[in-house]
Amino acid sequence: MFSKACEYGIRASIFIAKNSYEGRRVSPKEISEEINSPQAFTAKILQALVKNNLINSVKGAYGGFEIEKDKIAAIKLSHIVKAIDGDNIYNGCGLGLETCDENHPCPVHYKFKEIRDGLKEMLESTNLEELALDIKTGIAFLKTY
Amino acid sequence: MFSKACEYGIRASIFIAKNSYEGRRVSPKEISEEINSPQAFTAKILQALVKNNLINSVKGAYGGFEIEKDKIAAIKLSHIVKAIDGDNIYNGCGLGLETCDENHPCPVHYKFKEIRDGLKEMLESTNLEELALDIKTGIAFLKTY
DNA sequence: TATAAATAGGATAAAAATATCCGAAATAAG
DNA sequence: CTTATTTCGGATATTTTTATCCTATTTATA
Ligand code: FES
Ligand code: FES
Repeated sequence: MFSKACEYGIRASIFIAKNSYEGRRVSPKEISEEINSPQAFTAKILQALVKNNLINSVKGAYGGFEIEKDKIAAIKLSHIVKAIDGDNIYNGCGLGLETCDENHPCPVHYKFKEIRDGLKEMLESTNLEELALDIKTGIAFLKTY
Repeated sequence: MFSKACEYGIRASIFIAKNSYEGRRVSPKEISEEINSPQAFTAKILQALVKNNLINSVKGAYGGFEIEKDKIAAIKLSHIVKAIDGDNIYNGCGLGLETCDENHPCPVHYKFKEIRDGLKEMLESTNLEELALDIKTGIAFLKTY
C-alpha cells in the first residue's frame, strides 16, 4: 500500500509528535530504535519531512526533531503520505493506466475509485494528535515488540 | 497499491477472458500490445497465472493463452492479486509492523482495517466476466490510447 | 573561541522489482 | 517424421527502492 519510506515516515512522525507534547526533541537514533527502522534511512526520510514543513529540525547540541505543539493536530496523515509517496495513491489508476480518466476508464475504475476515495478520506481526516495520544496511553504501538 | 506485475496480470487476464468468450487464444505478443505492457515480462506473469490454475496455456502451433468459458465468472480479482502479490494487502499492517495484530495494534489499525477490508471485499466480489464484458462493450479500456 | 553534539547531504552499496534474451520442450499440421 | 509455431524456464540486465557511510555544517554551552 505505502512504501517502506512512507511507513517509517508516518511512524516517526507519530513518535516525534508524542515527544513534542512532552517537550522533548528526539534524534534519528532514538526514533529508529523506538519505531524499529534503519537509522540512516530514517534520517533521510526525516529530511524530506523537514523540507515539506511537516516537522522541525534543530541542529547542533541539544538539537533534534520536533513538531510545534499547536501544529500537531493540523498535520494529517495525507500530508505525510503525499510528501513521501506523492499523490499516485490519490489519483492513480488501480490497474496502472497512465492516467485515471473517467472518460476513458479501466474496467475496475468505479469500484476502485470508491476504495481510493475512502482511503483518501481516511488519511485526510486522521491527524497526528490522535495517533500520538494512542501511543501515549499505550493502546497502540509503533513496533511489534 | 498493486505491483506493476499485478497490474499487468489483471489487465492480461481480462483481455484473455474477453478473447476466450470469442473462442480465440492469444499470445504474449498480442496481449502486451493490447494492454500496453512489456512482452517478455508479461509472459513471465502469465506463467505464474498458469501455475496458479487461473488461466490455461496451450503450447505449440495454434497455441496461446485462454480461460475455459465456464470458469471465467468464477475467477475473482482477489485470486489474481493473491497469486501475484501475495496476501500482504489483505492481512498486512498499514504502517508496516511485522504483523497486524488486534491485540498489539498500530495507531491506524482500526481505520486502516476498514479500508483494507473494503478493498478485499471489492476484489472478492469482482469477477473476470463482468470486467471482460465492459471491454467487449467498449465502456472500459485496458490501455490509455 | 573552542569543543562537543547534532542535522544535512552527497556518495555508495545492497536488495528487490522490473525487464530482456535465448535455448529447450511441446504440439499441430503438412 | 519434419517443420513451423508457441510456451517454458533459466540466465542476465536494468531500474528503483531500500539502506549505509562519511564529511560538512550548524549550534549550544563551557
Ligand atoms: S481508470 Fe483505472 S482506476 Fe480510474
Ligand atoms: S496493526 Fe497496523 S493495521 Fe493492524
